Amino acid sequence: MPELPEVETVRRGLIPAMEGQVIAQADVNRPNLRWPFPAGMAQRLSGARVVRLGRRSKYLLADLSTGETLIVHLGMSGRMQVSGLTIGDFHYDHPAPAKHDHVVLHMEGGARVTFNDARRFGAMDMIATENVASHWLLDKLGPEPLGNDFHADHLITTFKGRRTPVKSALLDQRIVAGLGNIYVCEVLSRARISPKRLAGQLSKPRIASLVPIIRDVLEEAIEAGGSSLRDHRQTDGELGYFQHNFRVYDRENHPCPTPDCPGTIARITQAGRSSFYCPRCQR
DNA sequence: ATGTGTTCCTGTCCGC
DNA sequence: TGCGGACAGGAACACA
Repeated sequence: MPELPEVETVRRGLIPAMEGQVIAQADVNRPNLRWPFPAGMAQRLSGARVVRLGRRSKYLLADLSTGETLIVHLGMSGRMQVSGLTIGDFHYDHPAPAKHDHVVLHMEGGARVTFNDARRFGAMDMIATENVASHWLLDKLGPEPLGNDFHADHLITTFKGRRTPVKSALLDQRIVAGLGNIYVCEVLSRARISPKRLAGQLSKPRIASLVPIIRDVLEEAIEAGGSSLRDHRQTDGELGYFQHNFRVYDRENHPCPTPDCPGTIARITQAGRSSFYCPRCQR
């Protein structure tokens, strides 16, 4: 799915259509995604103004004038498309209804936000805004990697004694919230750390080095509009372009990009996920 | 408590 | 062209 940079890209794209705007009507075309939608979701959304559109990790959070917050997760294949809006001198026409358009928000003023999710690993729920942080999907999340609570001491502490590979540790949303398979591979490549290295085995300086690398990779990816491999699109349907900057992800058998490294990118499977890395310079 | 494997679902791509 | 299998950006859950 979209990892943090893709979700942040989507959030920014949704702001012109949603923030400060009223949802005139919500069409909910099926009873569930990964989990059932909350009872009466369509009615609870209809007539509500979106006061603020935020993000926590990979979750979009739409605070409503009703005192509730809509929580949205895009799963692996979820997309949000904005239409019926003029930005600059370009007008985004409404697309034809498509397969897997599960939820459509009709905004006052004619804009439309369409949630499409072929694989249906996505989710939506609603909860009182004051209780969002204690929602069961959010309450175990670790610090935001771009926030002040994410720092070397935090990683050093959480890695201590861990017998899990550093790849798995960085994918663990309780340790740091928002990284996924792509960006963990990219981070470890820049840090020259093998994904197989056990988290508890890394020296403190090496763990500390991960913090600015994580921030840099995520910020660069946000700047590029995220990565578009298969499913991710920005809200205007455009592709992100950070995939052109991948050092290792999806680049098996390509030469290692590290200067003067003669290595070749390898792919291994860890915890059921592909890891891409250079066995020569990542140790 | 902490670790790994399975599962949910559809679409795409690759080899035969 | 068709068909089967592998694989896909996530993460809860069951189990060792």
